Amino acid sequence: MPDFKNDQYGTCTLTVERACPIELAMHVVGSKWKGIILYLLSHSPMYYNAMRREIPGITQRILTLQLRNLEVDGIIERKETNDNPKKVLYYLTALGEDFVPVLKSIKSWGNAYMSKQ
Amino acid sequence: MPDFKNDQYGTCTLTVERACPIELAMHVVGSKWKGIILYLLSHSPMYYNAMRREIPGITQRILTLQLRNLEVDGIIERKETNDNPKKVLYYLTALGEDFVPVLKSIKSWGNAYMSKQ
DNA sequence: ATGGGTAGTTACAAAAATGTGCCTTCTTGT
DNA sequence: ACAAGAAGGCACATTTTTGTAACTACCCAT
Repeated sequence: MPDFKNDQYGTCTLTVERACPIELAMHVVGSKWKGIILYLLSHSPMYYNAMRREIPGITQRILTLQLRNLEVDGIIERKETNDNPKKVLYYLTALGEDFVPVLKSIKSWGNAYMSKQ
Repeated sequence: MPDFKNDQYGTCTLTVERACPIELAMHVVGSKWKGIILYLLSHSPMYYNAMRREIPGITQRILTLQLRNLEVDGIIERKETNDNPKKVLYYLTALGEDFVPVLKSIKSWGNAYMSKQ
């Protein structure tokens, strides 16, 4: 068994319940929509309906669901403005910002992948 | 709408059917087991049953399924040896190797994430 | 008072991913 | 002859994720 505790990647116990950082990260961001949502937010904070318009095909239910998940997981934050009517702004937390370079490398790999098909 | 065709990340059309590199990449590698499988293979090629032993909780059916998917997607290759009894070696393709740094950044983010919980 | 924008919710349905348990075929070692 | 390792396959069940359609409530401008 390779040494998951002390190799160049850091720690990976492979024990269940998200004790493996890769499995955990995949769980936190690896869904159909979260990548795109985080990508949008990596450019700037956004209001709910703006995001909805930017993501073709997503429904309100799913968008709200994903946003809630990301919020609970500490990747984004949700802030209601004092405007009338009230608006809701979503933006990355520090943890979310840390994920941006990861997203960037995922994206460039995805592009390379596409160009080889 | 942000310019997905020409920003610092490259191309992201956001049109369906995996025309978005992030969505595509997530689809190719973002499942419960693929991250771990690729992580193992990033260290060295491996035989089927060896992988099975290394991944606690995975079943034969699921492992085979994931390996087939990764193979079809061009991330890994499958090679039967001439041994008796026949063994099957799995290893990363060039595309798979390209994914290793991505995996590495995902992993280090995952570790940071875990330490903040 | 009507339409349109804000940000959702609800009940239900379908699809996708993962899991369970057992069976197979080949081969080598005892 | 029999067990055990290698690499799966098959039928079925469950869980998780996504989707559909309609509905709410608030506010603003015409």
